[in-house]
Amino acid sequence: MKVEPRTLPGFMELLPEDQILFNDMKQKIQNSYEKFGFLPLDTPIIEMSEVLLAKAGGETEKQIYRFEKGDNDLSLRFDLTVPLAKYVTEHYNDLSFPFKRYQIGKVYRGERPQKGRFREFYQCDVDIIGDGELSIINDAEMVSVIYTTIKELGFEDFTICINNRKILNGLFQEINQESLSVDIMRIIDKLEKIGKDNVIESLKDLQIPEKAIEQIMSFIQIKGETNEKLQLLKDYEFKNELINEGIEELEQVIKFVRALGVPDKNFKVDLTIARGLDYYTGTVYETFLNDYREIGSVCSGGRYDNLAEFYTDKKLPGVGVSIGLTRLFYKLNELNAIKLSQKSVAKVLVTPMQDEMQTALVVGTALRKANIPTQIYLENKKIKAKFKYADRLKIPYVITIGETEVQNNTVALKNMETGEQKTLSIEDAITILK
RNA sequence: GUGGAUGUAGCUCAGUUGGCUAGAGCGCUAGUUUGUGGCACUAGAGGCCGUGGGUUCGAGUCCCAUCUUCCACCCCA
Repeated sequence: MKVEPRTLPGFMELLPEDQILFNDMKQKIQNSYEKFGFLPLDTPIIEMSEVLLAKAGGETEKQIYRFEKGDNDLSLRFDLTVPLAKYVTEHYNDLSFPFKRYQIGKVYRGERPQKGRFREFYQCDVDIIGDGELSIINDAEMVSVIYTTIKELGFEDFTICINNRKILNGLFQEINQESLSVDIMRIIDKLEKIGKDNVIESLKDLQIPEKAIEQIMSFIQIKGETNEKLQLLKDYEFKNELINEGIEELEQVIKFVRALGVPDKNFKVDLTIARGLDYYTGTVYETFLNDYREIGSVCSGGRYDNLAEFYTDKKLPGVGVSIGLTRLFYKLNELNAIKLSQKSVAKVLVTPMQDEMQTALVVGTALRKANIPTQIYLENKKIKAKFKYADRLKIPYVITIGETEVQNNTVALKNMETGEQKTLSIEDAITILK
């Protein structure tokens, strides 16, 4: 009786062709992050529960994978922000601030898996952490990071929605609903998904007075171009300090975003972007691919006042965003929205005829020395099978080496796409393959 | 955590009011082609019909249980 091989639900396992696509996206994200000078970071997948759960509560605590090994109470990381907080506090004296790091890694959440929702998934985080303070310009640079990264991934038509939580929180102060601010934000965050009427219903369920609901609704639905919206916000002439601070910050961010060359068509002020997470305190972002609106936000994040308050008294404000790569890949792949010209790793397959293996090894090695990813077919199979192998792996070129080639010191190079085949010297073949 | 579905070949599925040896397409293997892949044609392999029990002369089909997986909500990436 054999054991049936199975993969746990909610865990993604790809066939080579898809893995190549996935790795390509991951690589592009990494390249883009490094373009801004973010430093690489890797932290353990397992941490002590005490450390990981220092601030957690509610949902995260329920979803965490937690287990005991001997006397150790351990947990799998459920995001990359908490490990960052730990890391920054731990290595505070060895780091230079502002500390800009990126981290691409797997995180774990023990929730019910469903479509596009995984229990193990990659997050691609970038954050900038300040020591004591951090200029608002970083909030603008983050938009530039998003812009550059999404472009790098091959998309043109996308919108980075920007808001500032201080504006919303200030509004809630104004209407005396501060205690419900997180709940209200979660509801208005869903405006697009569930519609205006359902938002109003949900707000009523929270026992919020009708007048306050009206204020919220009219406020978050302010329309117009970015500059018009900013003007409209200022025209309210709020007395509330927090709102005015938020508006001022938002205006600054927009100003610097433009200076960083992010075109107006790729960002907008959206007062309904609230983010469910409670630790954001200022600027918040969500990014949508306009051709694939149904995917939801592909890159979100925001500004937080204090990264590591559960580990240290030092004040470490930061701003960061994250791409949920696993979900993004899964959904784009499902929609057939990602393509790659190179579908194989090897660029050429060297296939010797029966007695020419020695020469094939020499030729293959020469190709590899010239930095051409090369696979040599080592098994004794029919030539047909060798070509079929190249075809199925989508290797774009095949070099055949037989008796005549060895005699003339040439190779037969075939372009698998056009079907064209030429007899060339090894040097000429290398030139073509480069 | 709440609610709703599902299960037949590697994959997507068909299978009548219960009835012969359980089918199709795709994929896979081999051949047509011993120095050439895709395309075409031909042949072949591949199934405890999720599992256990029940009803029946007879169950892939009906009933019960169980497991599995999926979907939506919640929350999130």
